[in-house]
Amino acid sequence: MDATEATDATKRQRRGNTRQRIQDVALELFAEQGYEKTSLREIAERLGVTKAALYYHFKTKEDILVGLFQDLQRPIDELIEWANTQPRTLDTKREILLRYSEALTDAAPLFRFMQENQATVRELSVGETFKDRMIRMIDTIKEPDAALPDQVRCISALFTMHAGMFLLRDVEGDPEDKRKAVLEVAIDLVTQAHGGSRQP
Amino acid sequence: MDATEATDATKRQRRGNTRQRIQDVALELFAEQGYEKTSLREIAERLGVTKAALYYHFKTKEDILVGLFQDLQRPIDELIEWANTQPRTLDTKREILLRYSEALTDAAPLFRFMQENQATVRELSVGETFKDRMIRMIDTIKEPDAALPDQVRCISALFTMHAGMFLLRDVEGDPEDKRKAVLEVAIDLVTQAHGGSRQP
Amino acid sequence: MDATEATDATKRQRRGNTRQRIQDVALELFAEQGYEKTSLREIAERLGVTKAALYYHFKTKEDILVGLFQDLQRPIDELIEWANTQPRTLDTKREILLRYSEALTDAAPLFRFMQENQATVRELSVGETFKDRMIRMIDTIKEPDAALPDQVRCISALFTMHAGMFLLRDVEGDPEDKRKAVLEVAIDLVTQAHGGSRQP
Amino acid sequence: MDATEATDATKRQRRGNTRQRIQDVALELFAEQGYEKTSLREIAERLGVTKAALYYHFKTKEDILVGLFQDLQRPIDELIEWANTQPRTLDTKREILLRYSEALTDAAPLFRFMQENQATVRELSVGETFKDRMIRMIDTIKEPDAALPDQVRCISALFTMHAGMFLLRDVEGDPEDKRKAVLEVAIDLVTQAHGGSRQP
DNA sequence: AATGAATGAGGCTTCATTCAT
DNA sequence: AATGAATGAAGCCTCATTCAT
Repeated sequence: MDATEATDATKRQRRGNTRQRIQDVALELFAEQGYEKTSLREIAERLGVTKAALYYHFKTKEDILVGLFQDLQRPIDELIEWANTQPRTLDTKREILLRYSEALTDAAPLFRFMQENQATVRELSVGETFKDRMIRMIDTIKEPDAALPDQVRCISALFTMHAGMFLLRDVEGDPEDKRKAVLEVAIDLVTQAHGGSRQP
Repeated sequence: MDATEATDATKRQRRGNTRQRIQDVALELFAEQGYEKTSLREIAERLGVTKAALYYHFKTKEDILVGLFQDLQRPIDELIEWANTQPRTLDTKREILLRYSEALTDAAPLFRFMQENQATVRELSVGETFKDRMIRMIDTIKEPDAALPDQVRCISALFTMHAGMFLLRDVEGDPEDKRKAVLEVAIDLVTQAHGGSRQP
Repeated sequence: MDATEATDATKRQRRGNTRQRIQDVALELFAEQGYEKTSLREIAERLGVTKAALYYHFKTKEDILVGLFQDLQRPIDELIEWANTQPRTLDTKREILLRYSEALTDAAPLFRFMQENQATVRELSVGETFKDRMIRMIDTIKEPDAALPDQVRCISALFTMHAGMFLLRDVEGDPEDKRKAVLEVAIDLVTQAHGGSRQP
Repeated sequence: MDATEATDATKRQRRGNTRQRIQDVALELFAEQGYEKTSLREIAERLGVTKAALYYHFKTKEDILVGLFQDLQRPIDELIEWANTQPRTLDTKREILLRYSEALTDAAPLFRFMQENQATVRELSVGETFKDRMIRMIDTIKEPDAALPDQVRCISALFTMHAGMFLLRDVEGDPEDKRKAVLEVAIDLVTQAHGGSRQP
């Protein structure tokens, strides 16, 4: 009976948050091995449930991914919304990048996943959504009439931030320092792009 | 008889270059759909041969990818070698980026593939090889004692070039202009990094 | 409704014993055609299930064989254990052979399989296990200091029992008589081996 | 040119005996891994030729096995023929076993193969041939009116000889001693069978 | 006497998914 | 809220064999 109670306790802990736990494990594995290479069996095994249990919480494998997205794209949507209410000054842009950097840090595994599984994501329903969001993000930091190189700078700034955390993994140094360095470069790029469209 | 000759001509064309044709089709599909999602059946069908024929030319699916790599990394190896014989001046770095841009243009589909399938490639034998090459490339344009932000600039420069072609697909403009714009930004980043390590 | 009941009955019969049924069919086919020549498709078809169903119950093809073994080697393990608690008299040995003969009759198809697929089994994980068991069996009927010919006699006795059932298939006669004849020869061999080590 | 000559020399050595070399390698591999598990690719590779070359010398894979047999069954056919011209005395039987033991030693790998691949061989054309030969061999040492146990003794004698070499691999001792021990047991068995049919 | 290129059949295995319980 | 059992499709790969050269 003690044994039963112990089991019950464990189950109680799990009760109600299985959906969350599935997402956590899925993201972990998707980011680590890629979406295609991660099987539902693997996810289920690591959770100690059956594959069929996953289907109680999600309609398809892709649905798990969609779920992950919906949770994590809200901060970015809010950031874009906020940005669109601000004047398009350099200071605003700096603030956008700063906030974006923070949002990215929170959702790092998901962005790592997006970065490293573009080919897969492109074919998924979630792909368009993500691309849209990127374009709208770029629009908040890019001058509407910017010359090509300045457009590249803005895109590169965002891209550098996305990739930054993973690219620097082999470089020595404190993670927080790295984040700041990445942010500095991104701000630099955007600053140049901002000035560039004024002077010609 | 004409028909026969046509068939003969076709066969003659095919003979001896099937290996090459496999690689061409494979790269096309890998870049388009990703490595995992591309099946050998698909490659074979598009070529009008059997799956087994692929296995005459390549030992495994992964081997096709390795083959693609070996053909296309030589230009980069040569570039790195050349770079290491030059003085590490800003002019040299500009030349490196210029040459790299050209090499990239030639091998665009492969780099698109690497960019979009990092999660997959990471687990493949070819992953390490690629990473090594990137590190050595970065070493040719980075000052040994560069501060973190300048390191980020160099990495970002390379990365921007890799991604440039695809990121700008939605932007209007002549491809050649885009390439130049990307190169300009990359040179800019490296120039800043070069100066950065001199003045402090 | 009868039809429905019949179907239900069939399903009830199947439920819970599919694993057993797989093993039964597999053993039958393995013994008949050999392990390599028996495909999972064949097993599945004869059972009226899909190949994938086999994989729900067994991890690999080899695993089916391992399963067969585990079920059928227990009687022999028990026999060895019992033998090791007895004094090593001739009477004990006679009893060992008698019991072994019975165990063999029960597991005849499996032993036929082992006998006829040695080359295959040797490379399988189950091979070593089987060999070990044989060695331990021989140790129960062999005197520790037996001369070479007496060792041969003991090995031959066991081997004759293994092979007996199949070798005599072309000989006329009642199966029970044959079994007794085989047992008689085996006892004879072991008796000679027993005496052999006492008299010199 | 020197290099060419060296190659020529090697080829000259090989010329004309490729058929033999194929058989040698095939037997080696068949005995080691079994017939089914040995692929023509493996044989060809170990020989340094193409699979297609094998088909120049043999019509099918099975044909290689048949070829091996034809070369090696002649001694046994001769032995049987000789035995049938002798009086069926105990001395004759002893001589038969002695000669058989020698024939076996010469063709050891082939007999090991037969022993360990019975399931496979049974379905091959060569199977019947082999079984026939065994029956005729047994007829040379068995009294026509022998009781069941004496028949078992004769079969066991032959079987013990076949298996002897491999079964004793784990037993310490000189190979020649082992062969003699096996022969001694076989003669013993046949002697008992010979006497057995006289006394009742 | 042997090769290069290819085929068709089939092998084992894994996957996402379903459904009655 | 979850399981046990199963499916159909598809995956990668290997095999024996063929045939023009």
